[in-house]
Amino acid sequence: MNWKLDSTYIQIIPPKEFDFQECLVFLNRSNQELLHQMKDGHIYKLLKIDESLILVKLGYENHMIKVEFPYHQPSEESCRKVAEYVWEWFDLDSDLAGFYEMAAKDKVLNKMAQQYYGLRILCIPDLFEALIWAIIGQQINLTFAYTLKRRLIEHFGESLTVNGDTFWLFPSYKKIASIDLEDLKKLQFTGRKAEYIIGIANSMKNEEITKESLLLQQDNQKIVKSLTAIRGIGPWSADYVMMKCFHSITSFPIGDVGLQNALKNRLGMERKPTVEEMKKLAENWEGWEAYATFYLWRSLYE
DNA sequence: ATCCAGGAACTGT
DNA sequence: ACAGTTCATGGA
Repeated sequence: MNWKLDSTYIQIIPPKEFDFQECLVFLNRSNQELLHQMKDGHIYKLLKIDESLILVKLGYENHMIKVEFPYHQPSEESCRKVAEYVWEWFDLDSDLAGFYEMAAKDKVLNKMAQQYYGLRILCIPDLFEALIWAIIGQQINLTFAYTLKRRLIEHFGESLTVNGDTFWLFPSYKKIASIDLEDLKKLQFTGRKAEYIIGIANSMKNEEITKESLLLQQDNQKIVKSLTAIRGIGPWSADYVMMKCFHSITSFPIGDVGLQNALKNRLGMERKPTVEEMKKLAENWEGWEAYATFYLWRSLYE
């Protein structure tokens, strides 16, 4: 992590392959998003660090991400944790030089890599949020998925109101572990999804699932195996969580309908590609499957 | 109306 | 191992 602490703000120095505006485009894809807000080219997001609420304002100046604190100034130790969160959020540890080198020679990715240069996978550092968002997104359209997420947050998340603007946190697993199936069904969650979500909240409350213990596993394959052992988490969700929470650049959610549609569009096909056709295309992406996927998802918002 | 959506568990062979 | 079925609702 490359960062500096000033008296009233933090500066984060991203790697060369980074474009703040491109990341903003992706973050702005739903007008139902409650977990961050855009205003005048800045991102506002509420975080909870060491049990205290911290509102951050992110901007881009002099090739650095400037993090300000409009609500109150956190301690030096908390500032370090805020910097770590932002570093993870924008996936700043990945060195994309190899990705662009590969993409330049790839007929599918070539144009996208230039068009979206500097876009990085927008991550979900919080494991509970990543797992629940994967479950919400299963087998429903993205608009409705955002509706469900918004309802979940509004009913069970903490919020902070500053100068008339309300900022939200994703609900904690402790809170979700305490609610009933009916509470979620009332919000139009299916019974099945309500079971999965409350089940995961309880497992995390009992510390049967923690990000820390999963990170101790020797390789990504073992983490995937642990994830798919969780009820409600299948291959697609496991790969999604690997990309968005564990920074795996080789994960490839091949069953993803969005990915299939993006490829269909880019290749001018009449139908969606088959799994075999996708594997063939992905041979050239080896080592960068997650970034190829993310850029293809981005292409759906043109 | 009709199809299907950023799947997964369950059931039967 | 593998294929078929069920879940269940809103968006386009």
